[in-house]
Amino acid sequence: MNTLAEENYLKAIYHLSLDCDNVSTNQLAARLNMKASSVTDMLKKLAEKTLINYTPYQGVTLTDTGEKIALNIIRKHRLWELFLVEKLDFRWDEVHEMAEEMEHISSNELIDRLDRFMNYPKFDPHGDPIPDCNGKLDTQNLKPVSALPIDQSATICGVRNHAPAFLQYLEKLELTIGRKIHVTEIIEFDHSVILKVEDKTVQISREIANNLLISL
Amino acid sequence: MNTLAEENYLKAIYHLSLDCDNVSTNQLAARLNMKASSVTDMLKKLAEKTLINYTPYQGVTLTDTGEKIALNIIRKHRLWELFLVEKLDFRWDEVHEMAEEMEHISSNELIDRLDRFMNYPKFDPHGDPIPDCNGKLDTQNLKPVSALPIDQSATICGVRNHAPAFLQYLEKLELTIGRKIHVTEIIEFDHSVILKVEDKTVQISREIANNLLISL
DNA sequence: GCACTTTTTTAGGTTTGTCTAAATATTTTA
DNA sequence: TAAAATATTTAGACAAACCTAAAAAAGTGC
Repeated sequence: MNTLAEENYLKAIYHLSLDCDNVSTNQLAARLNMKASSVTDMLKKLAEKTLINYTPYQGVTLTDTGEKIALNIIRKHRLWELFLVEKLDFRWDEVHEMAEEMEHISSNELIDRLDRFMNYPKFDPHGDPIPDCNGKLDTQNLKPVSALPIDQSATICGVRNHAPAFLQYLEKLELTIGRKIHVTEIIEFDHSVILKVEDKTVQISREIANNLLISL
Repeated sequence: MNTLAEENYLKAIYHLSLDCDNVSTNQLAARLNMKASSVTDMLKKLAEKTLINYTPYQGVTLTDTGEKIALNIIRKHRLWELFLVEKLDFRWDEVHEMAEEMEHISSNELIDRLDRFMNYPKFDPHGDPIPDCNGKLDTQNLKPVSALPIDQSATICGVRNHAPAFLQYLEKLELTIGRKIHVTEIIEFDHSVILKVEDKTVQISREIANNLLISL
């Protein structure tokens, strides 16, 4: 159907599209650890297959077909991540690389059965929504902890960054998905946030607060 | 570590080695659906990496390292096949192609946990032994049904051929792994075998009898 | 043991997906 | 608005893993 390289490009374009309208060649090159010239080559190929809209120098967007494929890969990635955590007892900071390989297993029947096996979950271990078999996803309206005012309570629902070191740090502070937090103080000088998680008081930097997502 | 193509060659060499001492270029080409010249190229490359013993015109054998890698891929293949049948309810004739992709997921930690998740199974859905994490496998001493004399009882323990059409046919006759059979007659003319499976009488051709394995 | 057949290897070519270096387009800045 | 900086594309090369066609080695039959 599509090659591994093509699938990785579509996925990268999808993710970058969430933050801007047109994804640039350099943005893609940075995300994929490739040279811009290689990206240009592939963009031509994907445009040829009408998976993206590409005008030279103007960046790209996904076509409907391209987006569908991207969402299917993301669906597979997130379902496999959840499988690894739920069934095989991996930690949330360990599963990304494995899922990067598993998301390319082609069978859709397989992934639909995995979905059923896990009881049609809505979210992966990092709180990211899992597209259903039609590519639909539950969009939660999440805010970073850094946007909370003092004395506000909220529930941790996601992370903006999946780096293992970041996830391990959150784990250590018990700042994991589903936990309730309450903001007790915001340090004016550096915008550090002091908050309570289940009776424990912890302090996190603005950087951390920006990357930890909550719903009210 | 190793490329997908390399892994497929090592696996093919392993399987062909079970039937003969030195695997020839043409045997490999036939099994892998490739031209002999392509095989020669890859054999040089694998010899370079000391995964096989290769002398031009003399065929190949696996080195210890090569065999270890082959067994690890077979371990993954068979564990994933069992997962698909046991956990996701696929039929035994549906899982081969999916497992061909899944066997290349690199993480050994993953496969060891999958092994644990399924309670350290010894055999896959076709009765083939699953190598343990050290590459050891339980060898059952299996014979084809065609080797049974009249009036002998036995238990179905494996198949020599994994073609979906063959497996579906066996399924229809209820000639599946674990079933007890009893040979009642052997037709002299074409060596067809008439046997009883759980009170039902069925007749199978010599070809089928050759590919269905039992233990006494 | 020599001709014939079959098997294997060699030589040279193709595609995919990457690269470097150079050229060109766009954007920024002064 | 022109020069400088940055972003993007083009041109040409390379490695992996295939291919076809031709050459060479091995095996076989009389």
